[in-house]
Amino acid sequence: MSISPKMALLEEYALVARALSAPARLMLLEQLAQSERRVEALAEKTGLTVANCSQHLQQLRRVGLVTSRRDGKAIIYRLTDARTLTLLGILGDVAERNLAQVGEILRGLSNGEDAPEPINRDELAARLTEGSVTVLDVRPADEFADAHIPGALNMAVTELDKFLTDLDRNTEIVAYCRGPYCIYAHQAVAFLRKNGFNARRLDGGLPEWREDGRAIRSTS
Amino acid sequence: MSISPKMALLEEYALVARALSAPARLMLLEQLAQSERRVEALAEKTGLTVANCSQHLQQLRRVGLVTSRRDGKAIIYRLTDARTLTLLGILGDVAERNLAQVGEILRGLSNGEDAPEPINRDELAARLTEGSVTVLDVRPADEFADAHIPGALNMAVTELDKFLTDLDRNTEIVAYCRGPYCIYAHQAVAFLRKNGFNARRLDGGLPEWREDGRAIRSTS
DNA sequence: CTATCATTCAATTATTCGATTGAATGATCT
DNA sequence: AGATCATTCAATCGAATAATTGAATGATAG
Repeated sequence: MSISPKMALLEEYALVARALSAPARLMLLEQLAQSERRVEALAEKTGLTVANCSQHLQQLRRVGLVTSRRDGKAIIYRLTDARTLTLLGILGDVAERNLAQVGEILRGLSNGEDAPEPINRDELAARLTEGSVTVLDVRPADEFADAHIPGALNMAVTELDKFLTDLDRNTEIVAYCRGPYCIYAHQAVAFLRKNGFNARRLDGGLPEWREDGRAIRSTS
Repeated sequence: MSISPKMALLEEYALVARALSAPARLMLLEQLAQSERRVEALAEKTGLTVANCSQHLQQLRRVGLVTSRRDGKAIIYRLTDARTLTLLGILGDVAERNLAQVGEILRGLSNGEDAPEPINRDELAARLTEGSVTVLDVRPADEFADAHIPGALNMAVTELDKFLTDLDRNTEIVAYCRGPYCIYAHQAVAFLRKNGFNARRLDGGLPEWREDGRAIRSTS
């Protein structure tokens, strides 16, 4: 062998890390964590051109993070493996813990107010069966339509102000979005609290909830 | 703000991933997972020049993965956070699962023989108290001297052939090394089995054992 | 069989990264 | 206070990467 197996292994691991080292690809993975999608849909969601999006997807495929299949005229991409979700989550954790910049950005989302600790998924599941909580899915309507936590209301964070009158001020609100890289729930909670609601974030988004093996309401 | 907070966040996460995207830096992190070290020691262990090593360490420091302090004339680096261990472990998992190349390299270490499933750390801990197992630390002697699993014998994989007569053929052998990126234990197990011993790998290396909160024999 | 259309390829440009060299820094120790 | 020595900086080169554009592919649908 020309190089040692040790170096060969490390280079493979480094390839996976490199695949995660572009913001565009992290965005794509976040989207694919919601549900499988065609290239065009991914391009639209992420604001990338279709060609650029395709290139990034192929880099992700080269290291096995995503897989594709054909459905009619479209090529549908999906995450190969749920473990990728864990990897992304911990990457976020490490970044949040080690990079001061990240903490500042997250605090900025709350306009300087102290955000309450997020509620964990076990606790939310228990509260849901009691009916003692309002669950708010603040993702765009099409993603909500794809799949959501049973019983959740859909109010996209961009239009939350129009829905405020529909919300009960006496019930605690739990907002969730796409997962650890998504800031919608942060923004929603900040907005709701400024308007006098008792709101918290869910720890993790829909993909994590699904990965726990919990029930999902979905169209397919 | 010039760019959206969402993009700003993703760029930070991507920075962390990029820091993990060079084999040299993964090697450094593996070393630092054993114990804190000075730049010169790291350079020697990894085969990098001191200057090059220093550069890589600074990239790791920039994203908060390592921290340094001064001790006498030396600058000592260490992992900032044990969570980095988890991140590295899952990165390896994902790579092993998704990249065919990785599986081939790992199989190549066993010379085509089927390697048995590794033993997990809980089980090893139980077997250790029973005394029904020989634990073999196959890392270099200096790393063993730094810290090791109590009761383990040290036989560096490179010199394992000289020690074969010291090993009991009737007791199961469990070999461990630096962790998921280290191939010493793979090699040792393959060699031992070829020579008629009943040997298995430990799942995870010394850093993972320590991270579980288990006892360590160490010099300091 | 052919037209269509989503996706991919190819080629370019600008940028970034890694290794290397030798010099500079700066805290320690005498 | 000054010598020493581990570490870091600065500058360079070669290589690799990301975004962009327009053209090519190739499977489906009619």
